[in-house]
Amino acid sequence: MASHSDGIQGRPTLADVAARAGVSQATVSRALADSPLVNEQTRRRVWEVAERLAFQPNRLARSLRRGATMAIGLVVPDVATAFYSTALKGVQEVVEAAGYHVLVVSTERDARREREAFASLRAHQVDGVIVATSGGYESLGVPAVFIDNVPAAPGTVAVALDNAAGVALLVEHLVSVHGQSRIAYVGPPETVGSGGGAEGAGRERLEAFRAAIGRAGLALPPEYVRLAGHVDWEGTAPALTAELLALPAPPDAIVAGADLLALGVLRGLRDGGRRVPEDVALVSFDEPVFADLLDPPVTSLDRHDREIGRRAGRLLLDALTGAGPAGDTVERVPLTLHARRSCGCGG
Amino acid sequence: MASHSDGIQGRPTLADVAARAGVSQATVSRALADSPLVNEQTRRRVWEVAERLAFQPNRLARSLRRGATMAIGLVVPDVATAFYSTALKGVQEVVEAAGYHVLVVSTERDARREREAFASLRAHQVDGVIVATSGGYESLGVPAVFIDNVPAAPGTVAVALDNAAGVALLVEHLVSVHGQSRIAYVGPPETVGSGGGAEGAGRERLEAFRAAIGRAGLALPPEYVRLAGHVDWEGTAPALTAELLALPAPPDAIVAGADLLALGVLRGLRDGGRRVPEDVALVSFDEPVFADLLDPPVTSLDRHDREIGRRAGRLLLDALTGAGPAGDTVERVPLTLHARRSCGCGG
DNA sequence: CTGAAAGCGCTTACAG
DNA sequence: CTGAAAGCGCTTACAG
Repeated sequence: MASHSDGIQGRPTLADVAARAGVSQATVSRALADSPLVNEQTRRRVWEVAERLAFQPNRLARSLRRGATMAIGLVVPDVATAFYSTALKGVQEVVEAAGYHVLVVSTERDARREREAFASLRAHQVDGVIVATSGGYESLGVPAVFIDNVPAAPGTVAVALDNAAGVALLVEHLVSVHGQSRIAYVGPPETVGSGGGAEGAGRERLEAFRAAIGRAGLALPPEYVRLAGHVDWEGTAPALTAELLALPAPPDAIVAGADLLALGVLRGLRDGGRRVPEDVALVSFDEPVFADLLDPPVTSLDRHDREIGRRAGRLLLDALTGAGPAGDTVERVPLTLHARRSCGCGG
Repeated sequence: MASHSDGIQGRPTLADVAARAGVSQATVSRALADSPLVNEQTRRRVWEVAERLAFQPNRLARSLRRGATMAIGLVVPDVATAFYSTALKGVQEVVEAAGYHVLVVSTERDARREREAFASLRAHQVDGVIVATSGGYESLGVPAVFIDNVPAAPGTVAVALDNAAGVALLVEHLVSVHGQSRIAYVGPPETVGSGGGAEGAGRERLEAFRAAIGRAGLALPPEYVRLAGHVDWEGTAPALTAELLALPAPPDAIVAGADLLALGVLRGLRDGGRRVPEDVALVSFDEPVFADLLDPPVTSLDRHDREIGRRAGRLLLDALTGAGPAGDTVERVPLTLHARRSCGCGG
């Protein structure tokens, strides 16, 4: 190893490079930063030595000195959910290109773990955060961008799906293409997580559903709306579905407000002996993974997980470099419908 | 905020606590570490002040001084794959309880990104790494635990699925329960990723397949073995399946060596107009997500993603604390078969 | 253009 | 039991 042949023990430091290049640490630091303050010949010599020693600046020391860590935090309810892990990749793609690193913390939708998440990011002194909160949010005094759920607070920067338009697409498809009129809704909870009072995508989708049903001139019996809790959607949706099926006038179509709910509803319909779409049609807000391989393939809105991550990353970088708008920016990602068999389409 | 009422600007430091507690920084440092070297009264006073100021030690400074970051790296080919994101949660569960943090880096199975991953972890000076390599591995001079693929190098610490026993279960089920004799295999590549020459789960599964077919006294025409490349399994498996179907004597059953391959094979069979399991039976090594909701539900080995992460985390902690065996430890996670309709079972 | 020196916020021998 | 001081490895005014 170079470090051995050069008599350096362990990782080479700025001082090692300086000694071998015959200049001061300050000059090495400037040269490696390609500062215009340093002579071209000196710069080249320093780079040569640095490369020979495979010198890598110690990030800890640099961060301590600079007061910036070049790390950003990403808080998600559950990294093992396709949406969040894919969004993570979008975030990484954008921020790593700008030299930042991502610290992911998964809260498992637990209030305690959520607090710990923010404490941890604070301790790591991240320069900014991207938050898919399932409830709580605690300012770290650094720029924040929200995804998934958009807090009502002023000054919020966020990127979210166009929930209202998306739900409208689903309902209108059921009504105008398939002539459905008895349409129920199984959706995420109205309030977000444990934070108490926060509102987000769940509320938006529910309101959009009510509005779309209204616009179509259809009746919406209160019992046609079933909302899940904050955890285990896939597990609870079958029971909500069973409740719908047990109604004196059960629905002929169900709109699921999220992919995992759609899978649960599908299971519930199957458990209840209903054929999809013949007995009950099903459409889903988010596309389930491998939607086309399911039985039946599920009609849903196309996903934009990675794109959401990318946009959030860009908004955060803007905020970090002071390039972005000060706040109150909510980017809405437009959605398109992908018709498959579960709604009654040919597929 | 406490910091304001106490006249501190920004984050409180050890010096702030020391000044207010009327002791030296050294004493504060020791008191907060609950060192026995400090007087009980002093200790209490220091804690009181620290809590009043909401003091949190600066990890950067601590790490720089101690030479340990309390961070570990996790290198995976793709965080958005269920296996890796779930394993990540298992790792986090274990190591966060011990005060460590996890830096995740997703290589996208790209040789360049893989090198960058290790460079990045080196720069972050992680205290250890857990590697699900898709090829390369570059020692960082810190303890490493491998998952998924086990390098042949001596001294390796790893946790992996019991590939051999798992494949045997699948083949034996097809043979003894369903009387299949024309069984083909669509599997992961023999060598692992871009590293060149490394061998891993792909090789183990293939060899186990050959051995199991042999033990059953069946013939294995060379053309019954199709291996995928390193990327886009879901996309390439349909073509491999088509090749099998085009054979003069096509197989009656297919063993897929991984979940994404199984989904691709399923698509290929469907594209080829074959009914599953009537025309061609299908079994999968890993269980696909929502395997029970697929058409047909897919027979597969139960997953242990999170458990693998937990075990890897524990092995790494052992190595970090010097408690563990020096090396050459390969934990094998036993697998069980979950029969569903795709193999011909009632399901 | 270059260097000597201070300082980021901790921990830990060393001395008392 | 406690404190003064050094030092982890950088960056950056400050002075030349």
